[in-house]
Amino acid sequence: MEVKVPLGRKDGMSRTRDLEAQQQRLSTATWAVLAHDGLTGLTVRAVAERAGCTTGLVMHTFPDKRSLLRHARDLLHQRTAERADQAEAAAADPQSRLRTVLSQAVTLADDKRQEARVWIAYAAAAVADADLAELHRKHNRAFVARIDRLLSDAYPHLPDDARADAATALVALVEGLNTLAALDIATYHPDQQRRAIDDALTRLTTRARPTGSR
Amino acid sequence: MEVKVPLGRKDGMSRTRDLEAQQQRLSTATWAVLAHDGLTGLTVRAVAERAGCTTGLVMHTFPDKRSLLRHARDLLHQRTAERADQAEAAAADPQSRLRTVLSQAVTLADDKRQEARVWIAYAAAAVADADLAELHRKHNRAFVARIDRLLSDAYPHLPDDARADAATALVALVEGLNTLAALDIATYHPDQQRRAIDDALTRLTTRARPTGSR
DNA sequence: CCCTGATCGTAACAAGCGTTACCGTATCAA
DNA sequence: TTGATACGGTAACGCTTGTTACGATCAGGG
Repeated sequence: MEVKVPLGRKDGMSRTRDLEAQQQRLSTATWAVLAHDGLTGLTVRAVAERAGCTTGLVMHTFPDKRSLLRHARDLLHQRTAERADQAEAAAADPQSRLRTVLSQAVTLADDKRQEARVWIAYAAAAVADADLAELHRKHNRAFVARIDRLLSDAYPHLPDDARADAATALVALVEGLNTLAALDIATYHPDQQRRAIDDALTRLTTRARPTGSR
Repeated sequence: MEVKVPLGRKDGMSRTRDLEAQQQRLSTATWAVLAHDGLTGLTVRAVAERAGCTTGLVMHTFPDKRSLLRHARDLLHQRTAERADQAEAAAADPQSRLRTVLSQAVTLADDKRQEARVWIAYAAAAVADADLAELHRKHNRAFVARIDRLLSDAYPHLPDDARADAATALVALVEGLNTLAALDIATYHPDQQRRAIDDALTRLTTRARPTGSR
């Protein structure tokens, strides 16, 4: 009964396969399918084909399709957070940290445009799936919290309420740019997006003048 | 041959039914299904049930499901544009016109939150449907053009390029607020949204100060 | 008053879906 | 080497999908 296993592996469990690696592979395939064929095109067979395996492996790796979707959503969040961390670490001063994190979150390159398509598909799926909606909120609130923290570092004199408002508004701007650029890159050209972010950041340090001014 | 028909009805055509009214009824049902069950829940049977008819009527009114989706999308655009027109007409001065149009486009009441869910579903469907994507672009560009026009009325001294940037940024902010509020009304509370719009408009008439200022 | 045909419901169709059961195979302990 | 078993592919299941064919019904012109 109490057999010693060579490595840190639970007794009686799988011997050869790497479950986590398989889950990641299938999640990656899920993103590819979502970006290419949309939410309606996301079938277990399509994911299996994209991953180069059969539906059998998919259903042995995840209990059902919804679990696959949730795992893929979670992993996407994780990867996004990692990239944001790296962007933070790479920047020199607090203000450029904020600017860099916002810029990398926005759809500048073509591969990020695909990611925005995946994001839209998840949002649409979350409309009818409470678990996905919960993941969506969790992810987005983490992003808002990150921007809030970067704001307080960059502009320490900003009052708390104004900072909270700025954080949600900046996140809304970023996600709006992503969503719109995903389907109309001509109107929401990368340059356009960059200027939108830069302008929003620049105006953070201004005071309003009377609206009638010329 | 040249029989006189009692009302303005084409010769040789249907005698009793009002095709357009039926299309509108089914499009309304489509919105309801999309808001409640998401894009995945949108089936011909669900639409028929919601409209209180059978799948037969649906398929006699539209050639196929995609046509139903497109008509519903078009009608949504039309209704949205009408509301924006009314908001414009109701406002007194150019600046309040701009503010009113932006505010009514944003998810303040609960029924508009449902509309945002429908919008997300359409965006997700457009990822894999070129025709829907074209409608999406057309609609959104019309909205950008409207904001651009209102901006030029409200702030005539704004340079052309700055005005174009402001228009796309404001639309991105609005759609971002809608998308995020649709799934997290707690974080994106109506008050929060209103402040985000007001701030963005207020800062339009400011000039940047040195970033290090306190 | 009947007859034509427009209108819409009924019911079936093939295709595709998520999911399950089963079986060959490779792998590791003994 | 051998036996047990974890693994993953195959194929089928029942169900739902979009779509089609057909039949009942009813309005309107002759």
